[in-house]
Amino acid sequence: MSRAVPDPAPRRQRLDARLIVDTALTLASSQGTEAVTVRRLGQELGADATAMYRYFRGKDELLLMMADRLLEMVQERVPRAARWQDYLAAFGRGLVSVFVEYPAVGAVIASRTTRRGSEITAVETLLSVMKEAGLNDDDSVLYYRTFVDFLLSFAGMQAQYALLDPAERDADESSWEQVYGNLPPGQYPNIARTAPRLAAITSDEILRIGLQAIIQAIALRAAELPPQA
Amino acid sequence: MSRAVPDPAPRRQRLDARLIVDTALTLASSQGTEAVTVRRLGQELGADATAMYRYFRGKDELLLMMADRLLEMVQERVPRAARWQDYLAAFGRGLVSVFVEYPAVGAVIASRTTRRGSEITAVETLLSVMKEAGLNDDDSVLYYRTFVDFLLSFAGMQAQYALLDPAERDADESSWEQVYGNLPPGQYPNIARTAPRLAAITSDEILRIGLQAIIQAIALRAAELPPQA
DNA sequence: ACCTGAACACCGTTCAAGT
DNA sequence: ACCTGAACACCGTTCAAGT
Repeated sequence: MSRAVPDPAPRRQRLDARLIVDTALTLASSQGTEAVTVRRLGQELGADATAMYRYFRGKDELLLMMADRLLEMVQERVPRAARWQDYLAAFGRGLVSVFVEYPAVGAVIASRTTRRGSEITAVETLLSVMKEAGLNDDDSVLYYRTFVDFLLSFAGMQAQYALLDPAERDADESSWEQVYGNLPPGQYPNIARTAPRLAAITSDEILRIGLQAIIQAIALRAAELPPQA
Repeated sequence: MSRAVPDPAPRRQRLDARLIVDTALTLASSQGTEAVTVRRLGQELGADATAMYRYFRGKDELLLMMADRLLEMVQERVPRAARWQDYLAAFGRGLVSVFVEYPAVGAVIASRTTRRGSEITAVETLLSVMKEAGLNDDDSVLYYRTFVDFLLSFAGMQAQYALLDPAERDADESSWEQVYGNLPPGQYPNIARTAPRLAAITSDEILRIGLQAIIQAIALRAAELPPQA
């Protein structure tokens, strides 16, 4: 089993920005997470490693376009719902799923603004949802940003975790049993009492509670205000 | 003004793990954010670039020890408060501050477990706060993890943002005025209506609302349960 | 006009060689 | 026993040279 030449320039297509973004996304996807490097991308495209520099200012610009595509996917997957609460919850879960499916993008993009089409439509939609929930303009902005920043952050963290090499991830996971499961109960009574539950909790449960908290906060804030504007 | 030789091995101290972590933290601090690279660290220590490998398995282990020191700083800065709500809010703000002060650590550590002393005492303390708030054991674990995961994620994202080079950060910030301030109101009525507020909102406001939402959720959950266990 | 590939200035890590 | 530094296998990016 030779590991020498990995996929030696299979296809030869006319390059364009769209093809490059698509190819980079397959490299970034969790099945077959090879790092998205300029050299590997060139190889996968059947072109020279530096070919992408005629289509993008640099790797960062490519990354922002990949990120905007992720936001497009989220919106495709999340249908408008009758209740604004259901839409926000579905949006949050969709965002986390997509970020984890393309962890190499998700892990680095939470703090960025793509300034592109899919981001803009997402902002418009989420602002309209806040209005639907009964918030005024100032609160719409405030709670929209809180929702989206905390959700993007959480999704980015999950992506970063998915990107760890398996050995490191195992060490992290087993630490809740190995380290936290064997502390002296005298010194750490609360950890000792809850150790099995600490080891068993999943990120899905945590996301569910986090979404619930923000959605609840929006509803409570809307209830404080005069019924409509 | 020569840029050739930056600080040519100033001091010469006996190396130990503590000194290496301290030196790495000064490199990682936001005043003078030079990247924490193995070579720069060696130079700052007045030692060979590879000297740290006798004290740490690799850069990742060094990073985890730096992260545990960050958690120590957070706990030093946050005094126990009379009301559990105040403690959680102060802890959240302290965590974000420290992560942003050492962005090179904060940006990569949110998804990790340090498995070391300061993390363990933080877990114990936060679990006791959840109990104080009136939660049972299962809910204590659930809401503790929700609080800490969302807060760590948010702090990590703020750190990532602080790490961007200034040109990129400016582009990100001005995009809210340049791009979002100039969209057609017919197609994007909600963005057009709120554009000035969208451009003006700060991360402090967002953090405040996020903390409020989680603290509120804990109080509401505690109120659902039988008064004490 | 379009594309290549050598070269540059970096990374983290290993290991034979020095003291 | 302790430390060094050459070397390895990588990065992203630039630019003179080729077609």
